[in-house]
Amino acid sequence: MNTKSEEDYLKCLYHLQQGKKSVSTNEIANYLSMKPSSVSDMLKKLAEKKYINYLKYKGSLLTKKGELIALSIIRKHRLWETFLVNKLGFSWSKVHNIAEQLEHVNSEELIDKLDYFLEYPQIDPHGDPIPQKNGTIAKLNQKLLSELKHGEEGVITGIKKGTPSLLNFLDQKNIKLGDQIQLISILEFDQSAEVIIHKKTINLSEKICSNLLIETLND
Amino acid sequence: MNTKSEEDYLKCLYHLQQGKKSVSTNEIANYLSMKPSSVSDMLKKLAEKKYINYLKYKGSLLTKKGELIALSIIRKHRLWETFLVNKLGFSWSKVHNIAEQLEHVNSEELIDKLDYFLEYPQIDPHGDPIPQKNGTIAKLNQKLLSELKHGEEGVITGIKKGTPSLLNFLDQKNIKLGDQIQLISILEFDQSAEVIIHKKTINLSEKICSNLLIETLND
DNA sequence: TATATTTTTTAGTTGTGTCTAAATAATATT
DNA sequence: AATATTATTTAGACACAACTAAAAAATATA
Repeated sequence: MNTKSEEDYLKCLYHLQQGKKSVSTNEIANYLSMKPSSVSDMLKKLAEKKYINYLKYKGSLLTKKGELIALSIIRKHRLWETFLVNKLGFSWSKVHNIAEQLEHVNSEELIDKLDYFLEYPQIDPHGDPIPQKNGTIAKLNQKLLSELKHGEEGVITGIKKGTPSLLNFLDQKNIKLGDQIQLISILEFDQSAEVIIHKKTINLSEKICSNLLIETLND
Repeated sequence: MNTKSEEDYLKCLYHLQQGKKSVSTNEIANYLSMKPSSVSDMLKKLAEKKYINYLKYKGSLLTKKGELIALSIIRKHRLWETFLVNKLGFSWSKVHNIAEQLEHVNSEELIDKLDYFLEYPQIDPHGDPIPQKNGTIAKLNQKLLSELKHGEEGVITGIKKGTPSLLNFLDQKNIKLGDQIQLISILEFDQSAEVIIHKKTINLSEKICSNLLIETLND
């Protein structure tokens, strides 16, 4: 087993290394609000455990072994966030700190059962993909609701141009960031869309559809 | 905020001090699987924080302040156990270790929302009372099912005389330790009981009722 | 290229919570 | 009551994960 601290470093590495060939000590220190000297110490330890490839003065990258651990922690984090929002009624924006604690609870059976209880969610309330048990993780696309294919679903993660009247409308319909939404069809006539949200079918005008940003899973 | 270790000591003290006028250092060490010297160190710290009254060589007792913290941890522990059994489908006997970890997650809002989600349970799956938010805790009575008043409910916590045929019967009806049960009425005719268990009403013979131990809350 | 600046590492310190070994207090036994 | 035994505390060490300050390497600038 790994300490909470080690897990925090591995998760941080995972986030920082995306699309890069190495992560600098300072970046990590900055991300974790720690001093670079503390980070150096830990990098040495993680390298000894073969969780990272670390070259002095040159930066670090996760090994496959380290990446799998990082993904398992991210999986736990995102499943707990889903639980907090979907089952306990937390708002999207308040769950991060609590999930930071819950992600370190160590029980494979717990996570399996939680996953089942949540009906194997694919995307968390922030629109981020939930890694699978085997370590695979979907890539994300952010699209406009109007660009979705018929039947495609995703999570509302942003608003392109947030005019007060649009925000008002969304508020009135109780549509929030983090809500799951599925496009059923687009009417030829006026480009308005039929969507399923909150388990109900409703119609959204073209103007609304071209202002809602949706995170979808890759095909 | 208190450390996990401090919380473990306070909880341990709470359990050990019931009905006693003082708890010895060795008892604590034994309960927590630690060396008495380590316990001595911690007792000094807890006394400084005014969580316990501690007299060298004489033993310790929680102060009101310490007791309230202990109760809040026990509350979290038992709410999480209830969640694990009632919502995630864990068996009664496997939840302790996981709840030991979850009880240290620090968020008042989380516990309030969990309590609501579980519909404010009074008794956990082991039949122990769940402390309320304000620190009050019900006393327990263990009675035979046949001794309950009409309408009284509790948790099945034991079997008086576990003959194979009784165990078989319970198994077949899927009645387990930790299950909630409510007595509706007892038939004059044969002293058999009508009870609600698993949200269904069933009949149990007098012989069964006088062999099932039920934890109830105090009136 | 030589020097200055920035980044990173090393060396040594600190606080937390454990440990072992030794000393002291309380209790039990002769 | 004196001594032996047991319980408890103190003193000193260690692992962990952070820190500060100083040294060393890498990079940028004149």
